[in-house]
Amino acid sequence: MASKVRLTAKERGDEVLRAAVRAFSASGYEGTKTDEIARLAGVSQPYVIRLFGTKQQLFLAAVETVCARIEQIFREAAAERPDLATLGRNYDRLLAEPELLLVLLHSFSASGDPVIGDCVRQRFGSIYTLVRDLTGATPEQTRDFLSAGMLLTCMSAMQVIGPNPIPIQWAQELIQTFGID
Amino acid sequence: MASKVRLTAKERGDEVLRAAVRAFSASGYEGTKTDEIARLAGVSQPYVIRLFGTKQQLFLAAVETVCARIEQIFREAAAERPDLATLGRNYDRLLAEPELLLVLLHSFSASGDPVIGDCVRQRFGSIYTLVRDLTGATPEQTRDFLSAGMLLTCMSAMQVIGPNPIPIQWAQELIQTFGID
DNA sequence: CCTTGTTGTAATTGACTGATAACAAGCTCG
DNA sequence: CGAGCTTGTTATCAGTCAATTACAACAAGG
Repeated sequence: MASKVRLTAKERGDEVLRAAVRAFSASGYEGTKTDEIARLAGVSQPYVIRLFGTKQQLFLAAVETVCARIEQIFREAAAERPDLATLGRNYDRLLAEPELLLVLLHSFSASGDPVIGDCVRQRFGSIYTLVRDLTGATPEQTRDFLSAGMLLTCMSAMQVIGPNPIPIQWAQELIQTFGID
Repeated sequence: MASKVRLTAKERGDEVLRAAVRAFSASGYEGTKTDEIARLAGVSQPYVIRLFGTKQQLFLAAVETVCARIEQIFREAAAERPDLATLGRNYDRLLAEPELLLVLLHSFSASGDPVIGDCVRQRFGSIYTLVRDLTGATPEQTRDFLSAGMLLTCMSAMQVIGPNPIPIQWAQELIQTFGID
């Protein structure tokens, strides 16, 4: 059994973090129980807490890794060709990892908490600046790019896009405007 | 004292609903306690539950009224002039009632719950269809309009726009692209 | 081998929270 | 007035959940 294997705190921490991203993407900050994260990671609930201190710090770590991954995808796309059209064509890579956009959305929702809000403003600003600088786009163009991303993010949360989308008329009409998805 | 006044269940229900919209807009579905809603409405917590059955039904009612209000604002704008530019100029009326966009965002986050998800998909589709039909815009144009709205919604949640915005470089750059706000 | 640090769990706790039940206070109409 | 319906509260419960404590298993180095 894998649960019998002893790992270093760093390795186990990474596994717990991955489980946390999955759990938070499904249920949000308040809605996710540390118990559920522990179950997904195959460890006990108190150990999750000891590895990260508090549930809040674990959420912050999840937001950090998710935003870092989003930036990584944009960087790779820009390496292919540094313009917004190319980055846009790579939106399907974000949709292929639905946890990314979902954790992002839940982080917006949790921004009422001052500590989380500070982190989220920082990270989202970092994504905005990265996109603008990678492509040399104007603020207006970057805004339109991110706007489309936010609509896709909300549609992901509504489960009308992504894996196993719930079919509904208006969503299918919208999806078609994005081209083949 | 106002709390001594007896109202009909309908009137008191409306007051509780208004309190619920405020509370849910600040803390989201899971994060808001029925106790807090009761405090805001000036009634006891059990009475809140009895008026709406469950916290979930109260949240659904809040989503319904918020979406109805958003549609009302769009209808009034379209009466002025039925095109997307005019509706866009009325986005500041949405930002003037930050609860609207915030409850909407929290409703996306809570869409993991099947019952809430059904309601949210229905209501958001209704808004999409309304905007498209009021203006005669194409799906592409309507998508771009709603995309901008979703970015504004996320920025509202991050508290970088709306009343008492937290000043931060990237947000101010983005806000300027929207014109005077 | 045994001591020390690290990985991990079981047991528990104390605070919280949505919901229920029982009861009280008004209003209305015959 | 007083019976019955509506409005509203107090008291309380049963369940949940993040966090703490104490302890166990194991590895590494002297």
